[in-house]
Amino acid sequence: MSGEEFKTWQSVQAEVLRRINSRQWKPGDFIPNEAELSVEFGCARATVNRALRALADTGLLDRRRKAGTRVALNPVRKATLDIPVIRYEIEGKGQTYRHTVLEHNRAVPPSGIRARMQTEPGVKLLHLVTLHLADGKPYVFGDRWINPAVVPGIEAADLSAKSANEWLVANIPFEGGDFSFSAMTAGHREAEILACKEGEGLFVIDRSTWNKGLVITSVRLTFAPGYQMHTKI
Amino acid sequence: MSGEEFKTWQSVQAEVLRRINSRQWKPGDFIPNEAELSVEFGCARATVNRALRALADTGLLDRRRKAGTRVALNPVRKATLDIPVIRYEIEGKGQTYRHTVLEHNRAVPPSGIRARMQTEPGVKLLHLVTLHLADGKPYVFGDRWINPAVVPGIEAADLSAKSANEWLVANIPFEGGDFSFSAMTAGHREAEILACKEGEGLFVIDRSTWNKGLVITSVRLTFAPGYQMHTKI
DNA sequence: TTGAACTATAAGTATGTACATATTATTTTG
DNA sequence: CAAAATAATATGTACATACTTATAGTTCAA
Repeated sequence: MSGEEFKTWQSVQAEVLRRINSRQWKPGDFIPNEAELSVEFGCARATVNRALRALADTGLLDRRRKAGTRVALNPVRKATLDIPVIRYEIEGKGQTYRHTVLEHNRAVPPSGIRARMQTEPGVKLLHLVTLHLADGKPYVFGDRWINPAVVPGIEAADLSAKSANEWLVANIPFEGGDFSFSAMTAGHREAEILACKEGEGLFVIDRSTWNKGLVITSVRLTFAPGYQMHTKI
Repeated sequence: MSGEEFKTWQSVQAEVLRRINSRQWKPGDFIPNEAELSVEFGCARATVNRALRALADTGLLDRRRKAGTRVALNPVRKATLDIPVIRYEIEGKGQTYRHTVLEHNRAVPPSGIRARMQTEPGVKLLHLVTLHLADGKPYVFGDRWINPAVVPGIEAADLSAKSANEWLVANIPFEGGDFSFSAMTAGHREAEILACKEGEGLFVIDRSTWNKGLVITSVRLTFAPGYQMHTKI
């Protein structure tokens, strides 16, 4: 029992997890410091550090300098989910991908979009509505606004070959984005585009992407009924 | 230019990011290996490793032994989202939290739940339907099934004081869970419970939690209209 | 010509040491 | 006695080195 050694950070992590799960270390408890654990586990402190850091990343431990490491009181665990590129998602299911551009123009965006994209009133943006189909059936449609002032070359791009998303990903670097996930009720327009019934619940992803503080594009993806996003902890 | 040194893993990461964003390293490109970068950056290979590993974790780089490191072709970036504990989420908005138990019984689950929970046909499970309210207004309701064979003590627990979720989190260790996010259309039951209109689109989270390969609980959270989950990259 | 064995390579990991940094605890000082 | 200076401490990081592991690429054999 006392002679057991944990030489890899994964095995250290597993042992720490075991102690947490077995309630040997309870939520809120301080656990021994890295130096002590490294002695007990018969490994280097760096190995313990790696294991504990990984657990802190998942939200299971709280760590603070000088204070020490404690088991998180509320395991608000962080799930990581892959933001799908629609084409790959569809092709990954063995279905054939196709998309059609329903609208492609320049227009003054509604106020909600204007706020998201931080543009002045009256400024026209590129507006694209694209329907993505899986095996010919509507899968999701994207209502996208692009700020051409931030995206050189987009005016000249052929967005019928590649989708706007693919073109942007391939040509414009970006720093980050924010996402929101929600549900909406299909109105007349959504029902028509997605070939579903009015009043059906639809899964919606809103995404804004920025670079150097400027919003490149803002898009709302409205999925056909039945869509699910999956993730594991 | 050539004399610049990057001594911390954060600065190495920033420089790598800069090169990716500036298209010096394009999607699909192999980047120099760790040893070469450590020479160029004037730091240890471990420092480069730390930086690149972090970027690989976010999905921006693909790394494989022997093959090397390349800029991800499709930045299927991984968003991390915090799975909320409903009470804290509501209280975090400055609203008062309250919950009521609508159903509390033992019953044979429908086949979908049975499949998720890997139980035999005919086996009864604990079934709990709980409505969570924010400032007295319906916020979300949970339709939960618990396998009492896996959860000792649940029968005796007082689930009116703490919600089932809080009780489980506090008393039963768990290894992991899987989540799915989707939308549904409010039927008669949902409309009644959440005080919304029939036919409204509702945001839904399905979650299963397991330990030692056994499914502890499976819950569907159905949120009142307007709910959003947010995350950033 | 397929496939099995081998080899070289790049990432992955472990370790001892050293120093940095944040933060708590203690002591000194006004 | 409160505020400021100081010490103590646990995590955080860097580095040189050494060894491990997965695997792409090559060679060899059936």
